[in-house]
Amino acid sequence: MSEETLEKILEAARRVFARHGYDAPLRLIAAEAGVAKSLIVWYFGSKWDLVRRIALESLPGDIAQRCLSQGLRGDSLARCLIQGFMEKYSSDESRRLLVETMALSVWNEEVAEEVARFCSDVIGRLAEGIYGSDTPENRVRVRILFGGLMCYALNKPKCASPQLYAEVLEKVAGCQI
Amino acid sequence: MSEETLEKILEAARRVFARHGYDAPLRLIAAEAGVAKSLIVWYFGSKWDLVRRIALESLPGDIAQRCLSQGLRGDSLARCLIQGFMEKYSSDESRRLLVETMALSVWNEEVAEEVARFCSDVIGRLAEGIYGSDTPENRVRVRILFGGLMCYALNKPKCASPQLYAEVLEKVAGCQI
Amino acid sequence: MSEETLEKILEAARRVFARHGYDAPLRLIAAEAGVAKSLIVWYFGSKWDLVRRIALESLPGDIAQRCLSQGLRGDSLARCLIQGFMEKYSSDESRRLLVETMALSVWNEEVAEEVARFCSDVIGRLAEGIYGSDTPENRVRVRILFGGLMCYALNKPKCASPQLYAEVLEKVAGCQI
Amino acid sequence: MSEETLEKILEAARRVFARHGYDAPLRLIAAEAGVAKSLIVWYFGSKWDLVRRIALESLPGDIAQRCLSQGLRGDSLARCLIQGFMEKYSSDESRRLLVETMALSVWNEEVAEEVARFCSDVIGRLAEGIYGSDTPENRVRVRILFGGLMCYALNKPKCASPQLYAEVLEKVAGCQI
DNA sequence: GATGAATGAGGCTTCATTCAT
DNA sequence: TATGAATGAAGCCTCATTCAT
Repeated sequence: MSEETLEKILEAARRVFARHGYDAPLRLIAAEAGVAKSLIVWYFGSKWDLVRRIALESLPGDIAQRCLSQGLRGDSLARCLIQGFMEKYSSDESRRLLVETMALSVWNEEVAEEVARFCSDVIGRLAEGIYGSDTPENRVRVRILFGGLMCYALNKPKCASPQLYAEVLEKVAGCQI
Repeated sequence: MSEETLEKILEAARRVFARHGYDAPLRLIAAEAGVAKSLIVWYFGSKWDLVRRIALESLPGDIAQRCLSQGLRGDSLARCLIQGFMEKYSSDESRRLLVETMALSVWNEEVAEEVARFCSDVIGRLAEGIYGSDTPENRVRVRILFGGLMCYALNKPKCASPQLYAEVLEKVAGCQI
Repeated sequence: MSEETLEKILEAARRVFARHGYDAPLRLIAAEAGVAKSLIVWYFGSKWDLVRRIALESLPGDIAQRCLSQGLRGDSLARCLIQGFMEKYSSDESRRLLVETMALSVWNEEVAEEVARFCSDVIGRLAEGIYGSDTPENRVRVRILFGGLMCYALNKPKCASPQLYAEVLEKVAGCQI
Repeated sequence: MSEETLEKILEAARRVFARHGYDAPLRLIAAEAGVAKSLIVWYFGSKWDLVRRIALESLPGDIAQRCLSQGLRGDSLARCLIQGFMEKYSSDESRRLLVETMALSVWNEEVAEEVARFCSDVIGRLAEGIYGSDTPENRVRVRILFGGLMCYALNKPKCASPQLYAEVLEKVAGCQI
């Protein structure tokens, strides 16, 4: 299998899924990639395998992992998350794929598990990393931080620049309550 | 048309859509409601009309409207929003429908417009209502507040009670930055 | 059953069938007549019974019968037929219904028999009445006469007035060959 | 696409449409052709595209065109038309398709236009070709000629051989009036 | 006599997938 | 590796018909 062709299909799929949702027919992806429909099945096994691959990579898990693995703590950790989010979800495409993936997790167990893993395991470690201890209260604070980020990802604001958004988020994240 | 039958179909549709996404076939809804597939079309015109109706009512627009129309301001307004959100999205069903609807807005213009209306118009009025003026910074603060709420709606936390979640959110909302 | 309602439905059906063909849904006829769909079934038994009734009356059998029963012969008989045709098929509605009925006879045995009866029995008597004897040659001449009439019925000419059309037809019918 | 399969479907469609009318379900055509229903859509785009193709080719336009393009005039032109008609509509199948197409033209604009084009443009040229000038009277004579042919096409006579029918038609066509 | 809610059969079409080339 | 013809399952919707009122 040609690595080049595989990437060509993946990029076409991301564009098409971001435009039409994961229910977009393979026909559209094949046209966008300039290959035969059946080649997609040949490369990925089934449509679902293609969807899963793109869905999982659209989630923010990798950002949290990266920031945590750098050993950052407190404000630096929060800042790393915020920056990472803003970067990953700077394009319309990535934002739309994230929303689609959230919806996928509603009825697809595999994606749901990945989301749940993030929401329980990772958030606990972030609570400890950012606020010093993994208490329910601090978990909520992390979730609120993520909420602000998610809201940004779901619908990029037009009223504020990413810089301003990040600044305010950092202040809120660091706010003594 | 019987109001009772209409409501029976609507409830079945909410349950089925929350379980399988808006792509669930009418067949499932008909079975859940105990009516013939064609009756759903007879009542709603088309599947899309049914989806739209349920999608629009799943959005949080009504909560913001209600709190704003009560003339609340500052912390009271924030509290009203937070309580309203938590109540509306207390069930798995309503949370899942919200996610599905967000995904719908990715490629469906009509739903997208409703979401956009909320994100621009309503958020501006909330910024003024809660923080006193409609500045970019305050809009971001409202979005963060909503982010926290949305994150709650998207994935109800298991680590914290709704009460705790609401408390922390209120503190963050009122946090001086 | 009210005679008035029955006629109201029949007229609505003629209009709708002439516009949309016999496949027009009962819904359209009900709307045109201003009654409930189910009332049509109540009056006629089934859609097919309504179609049959309108289809049979749209055929030219009655004209030939009438002219023959008057005891006319030769040119007078031909003239009677021609006048009768032109009158019966003077409206767009009646012309269109005739075409539809011809098509119906393709696959519907009952209508096909009616058409066949006309084409064998009646034409023989006309050959004798108009040209003096029922020979194959004279049958063809009658058929040609009918062909000219049918062609008029199928597609009313814009280039010639009914008067001119009738005149020429009479001349051709009376032409010595 | 395989030319062979395409023709296989076309022939099956002609047979089925001639038996059941253009409303015959694709299911029947697929069975007759020995292919899957969806293959028909794959080859023709939609059922309507298939119907249109068969409907247009069932009309007698090509015969008139051919005779006119040979530069024939007078009796030779009439004879060419008569022969062409009798040949094209020698089979039950082609005759039935013609009737169906006439009915189609009642409510379908596209087919109606094709019929109208034939009835105005072509008939004028035939009037001139056969009778020397394009006057209303001569147009009616052509229409009568066509009427005789159409009547033959709509319902092949059992009382007379094609030879006799053609002979009489030629005489009538050439008859001085 | 008349209505309208309700049904179930069936039509067209779309789509993921397979298979021979 | 890559194609494209071909399939069959399934979806939405329309329609004639029935039945309780």
